[in-house]
Amino acid sequence: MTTFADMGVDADIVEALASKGIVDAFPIQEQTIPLGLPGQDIIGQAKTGTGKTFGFGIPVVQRLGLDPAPGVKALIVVPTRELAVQVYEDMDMLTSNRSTSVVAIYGGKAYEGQIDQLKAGAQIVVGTPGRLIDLNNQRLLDLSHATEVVLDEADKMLDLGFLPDIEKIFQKVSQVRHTMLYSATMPGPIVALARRFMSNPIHIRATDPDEGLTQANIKHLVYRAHSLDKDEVIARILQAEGRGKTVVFTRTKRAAQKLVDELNDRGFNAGAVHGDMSQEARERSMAGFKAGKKDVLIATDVAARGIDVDDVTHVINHTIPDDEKTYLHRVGRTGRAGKTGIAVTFVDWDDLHKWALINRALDFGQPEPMETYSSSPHLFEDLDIPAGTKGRIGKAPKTDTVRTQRTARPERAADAAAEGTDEGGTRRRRRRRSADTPVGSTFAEGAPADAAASDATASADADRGTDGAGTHDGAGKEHHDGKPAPARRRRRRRGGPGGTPAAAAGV
DNA sequence: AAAAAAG
Repeated sequence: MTTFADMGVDADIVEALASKGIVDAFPIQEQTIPLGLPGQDIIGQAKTGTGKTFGFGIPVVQRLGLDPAPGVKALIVVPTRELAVQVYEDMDMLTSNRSTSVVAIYGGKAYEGQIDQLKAGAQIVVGTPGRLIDLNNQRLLDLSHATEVVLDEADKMLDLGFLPDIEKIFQKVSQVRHTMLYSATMPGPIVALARRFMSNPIHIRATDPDEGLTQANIKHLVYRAHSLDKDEVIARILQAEGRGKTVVFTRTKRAAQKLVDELNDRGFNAGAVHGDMSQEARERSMAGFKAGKKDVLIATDVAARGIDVDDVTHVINHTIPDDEKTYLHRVGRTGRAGKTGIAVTFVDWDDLHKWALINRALDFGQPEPMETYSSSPHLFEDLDIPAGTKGRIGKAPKTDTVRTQRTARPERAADAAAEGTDEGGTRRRRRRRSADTPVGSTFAEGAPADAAASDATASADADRGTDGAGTHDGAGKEHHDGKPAPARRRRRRRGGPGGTPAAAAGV
């Protein structure tokens, strides 16, 4: 493996990285840093969680050199405020052994601090388009000497919603510059468009074209959610042993708010991030989630891209995303830096075509995800859902033992991972599960979407041979007998914070 | 069509 030192990265940067335990370069870094350092324009494409930030961050820092002259010389533009904070932190780390100063410029926050830092001579700016243009209009942000320009999540920055802002920003920065664009997804038309802002860019794809676009270490589970009580299933997933951090995505801000209220009502410590929240509340949620103080983060697609939180073991698509790009970015919140992850997608009746689209675009199907998990009992096995529990999950008050249990879980997960098995608890639950059919009935409607074509009846012989990257692939995993669930429930869940007593019935 | 991004 190539180290950062091998690539000619300055010693103080190498040292900053090493102090965080980062020594070896990931492929995208290995391929782009040697080009970025001498000033080659780059379109860098690599899967989620494989280190794109340092791919551009290191060349930016190193190329600014040690010039103490104040003023903005580098600009990094990102699509969300949370990503601005995160990339700012990475850049701040890379510059920790030199005097180069970094500032984050984004909306929803007081102007004062940001303006002060600009006046103090900040040299690297990381920001979102709106506030960047705002401050530029106010003549408080001079971009004309920005000779290093980066678009992170570049395809997003160049889509219709952002393009006018980006065009404006490219008019303001230095016309003699080094430009780098990075993203996990780079549709052809976007690449063509991107070239307008670059000079002779080289397009680096740090992926084997035969491999597909998704991370091999993410296991994809897809379930048809027709009349499935998704809140209940999600509550159960959250109580599964071996679960680390979990992110749940919804399609709308309202759905996110509703779900976070519901889960908090049930005694979970859930946080939300969506555009109807104050920036302060958004950042509180993110910080709490990163620190492990929250059980789960409920988010709209504002958090789909770039957000890097350690040890996210599960991503749940409460609502299927609209397109394959969003799917790929959402599930990319797990399986980062070579770790394994599980992505669970609920496909509502009206959204079956969306799954077909995503499945085709991402070239799934062989053998994952549909064929491998072709019966609902495997939902229990793969998600390790506690099966014996009666009643509505998570109803306990905040100080209850349920909570203690959840807090204790990460250590157990680590132990289990170290042993390569998920040990006793699983077996116990499994035994109860076979004795206790009622839980199965909860998921009777949760047949996977592929079975829609044939038959919702459980199939006994799903091929588990792919093994993929499951953290929960315990030794001696036996098949469930896959009986068809006894009763189909047709209850319609009435939403609203606080839920209904009916939610407890029949479980 | 939703979400995001200035206030």
